[in-house]
Amino acid sequence: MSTRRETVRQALNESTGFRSAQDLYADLRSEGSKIGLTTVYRALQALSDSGEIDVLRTDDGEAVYRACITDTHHHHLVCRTCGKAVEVEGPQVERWADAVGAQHGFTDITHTVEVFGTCAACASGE
Amino acid sequence: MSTRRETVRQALNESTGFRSAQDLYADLRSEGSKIGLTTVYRALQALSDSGEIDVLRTDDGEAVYRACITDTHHHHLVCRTCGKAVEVEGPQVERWADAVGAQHGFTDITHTVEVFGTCAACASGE
DNA sequence: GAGAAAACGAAAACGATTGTCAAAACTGGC
DNA sequence: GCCAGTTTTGACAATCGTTTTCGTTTTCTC
Repeated sequence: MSTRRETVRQALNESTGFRSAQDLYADLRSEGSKIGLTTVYRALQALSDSGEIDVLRTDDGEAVYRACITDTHHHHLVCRTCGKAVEVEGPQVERWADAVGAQHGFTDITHTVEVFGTCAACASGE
Repeated sequence: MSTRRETVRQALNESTGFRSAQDLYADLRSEGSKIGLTTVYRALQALSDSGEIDVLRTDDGEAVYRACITDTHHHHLVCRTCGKAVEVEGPQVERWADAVGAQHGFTDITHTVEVFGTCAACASGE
């Protein structure tokens, strides 16, 4: 639909890692785009609402986004230095989360699971 | 050491759930304390630095804190309605996270795992 | 007690995000 | 092609949690 949303989606696709809104905005501007920061936020919001992109929070509370390849439920292994992310699955973790919830009488269980580390490239570069 | 830090620690102890800094501040003020917001933040920072309390981020990026009973590494099952939290362990999840990290050449693996649900009390109350 | 160091708190500063609003781009009907 | 109405956009201001700054007060330490 909107051209701008496509622009943002594409900018996200060009990265393997999680990117912040401000970050994407800076990139697009430096590429010569006249896009506004508000629009970047709106596009990211729309994309994440429709489930097309994944969102998570960094330790300092900033929201970061990623266009994931896998459609199904998955988690991420994220490099804490360069932000590069790998999509991973963990059926056993899903089962564990559900079991733990049920065991304590909780219903409607969801979970957040992210693994952080230093990727091989960043480890050797230091 | 500091009286104020003790005050904050105690306020946290009185709750079973995760609380935000603003929230704790409001509580303390309404109890008649003359504590400042800055001090609440400083106390929470200090307590979390020393590992005495656990921190996590809500979906909207707010930091919430909890005084946990368990000293060892653990995770939380949190009610998304009332915020009540139960401390849970998942050795299999720890192993999974480490394995996944190693498998992709990542080092220095850490992970965040939180389970959300609706607790029995909140489910029946609706 | 005196003087130095640590803790406090009010107010200002900050940074990410959201709201406002007028201008610009797109619509379908003529 | 052109108009009225809707949608999208972007500059700017506002918000909100959090951090800094900077006097002031309290707490050691001798």
